[in-house]
Amino acid sequence: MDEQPRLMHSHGVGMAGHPGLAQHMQDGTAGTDGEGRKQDIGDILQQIMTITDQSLDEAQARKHALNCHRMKPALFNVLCEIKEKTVLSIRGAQEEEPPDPQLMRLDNMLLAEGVAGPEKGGGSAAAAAAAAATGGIGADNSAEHSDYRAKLSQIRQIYHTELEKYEQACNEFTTHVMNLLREQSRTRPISPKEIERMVSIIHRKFSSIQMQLKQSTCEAVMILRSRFLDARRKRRNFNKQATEILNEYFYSHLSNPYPSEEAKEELAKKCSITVSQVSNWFGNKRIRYKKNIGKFQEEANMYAARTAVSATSVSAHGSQANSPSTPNSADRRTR
DNA sequence: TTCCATGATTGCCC
DNA sequence: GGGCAATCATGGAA
Repeated sequence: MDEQPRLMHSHGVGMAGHPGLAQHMQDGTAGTDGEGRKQDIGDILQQIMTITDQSLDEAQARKHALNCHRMKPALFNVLCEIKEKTVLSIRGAQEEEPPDPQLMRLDNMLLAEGVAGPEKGGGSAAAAAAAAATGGIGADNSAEHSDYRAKLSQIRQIYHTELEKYEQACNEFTTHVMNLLREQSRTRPISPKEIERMVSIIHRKFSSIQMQLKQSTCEAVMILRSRFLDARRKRRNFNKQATEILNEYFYSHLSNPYPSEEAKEELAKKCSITVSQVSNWFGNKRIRYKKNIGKFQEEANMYAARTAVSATSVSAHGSQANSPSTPNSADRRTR
């Protein structure tokens, strides 16, 4: 046994101190059998070192012979062990990475926008939020909304197609590499653990490509969203009918032009606008009326007359052309 | 192009 | 949180 280190070093492969092979060599071996196995290892190493000097056919034959050699599994284990303790241990330290926060952000955003995950009923949270915030204006709004949804759905479709492609390519490549490494592990010291590690390296590479896809998808959604919001931000006058309905309510409740939530909802429905738009309209109207009652007097009279005609109780809407009371008035307290 | 009307936003108050 | 007041920004008529 004291010859072993010298023997190993003489072939340029330092194996001293590796219990695997030593153990294998010692198992049930003593005396001449141990010597014989040392010789075997020496032979194998010699053959491996000279294999590149031979012709292809000779090398193939030699490879086959080496594969069948009785000491091959032991040598394989030791070489794997050496590899494990050197190069792979360095790599191993780099593998334990926390989940990428950037990737998490992208995932969350794609999920929130309805691009990733289950498809939300034909639209996205963004579209709904944008519509709620800026208000709908009848058919125009629906048209723009559906346009937004269509574009978002297009982005979603492209994203999923690309993602599928990447996953397929990743799986194909992984299988290919695994087969290659398994094949090579017959002649090279490649342990299952190393194959596993290689698979995770491949997956990391592919996930970085996926991240680029996610990033560009997010950018596309942001551009679409900003365009949509910009379009919605453009002020549009309410249609004539909506203005009439709002004015009618305002002048017929001039003593207390503060519609309740229910009334606002009703008006919003009638005018095909949002409740917040109704609130804005009444806020603006109250102020502008108060600032210039004279200017609005004619309008007030017109609506008062109209209401008087249509209403069954004319007296209820008699002389109401007063300045709007403040929200602190008694009427408001009842709301 | 200008000017007014008007819907939306913002900051403050209660 | 709702309302007021000031202001912004845009539509549309002249």
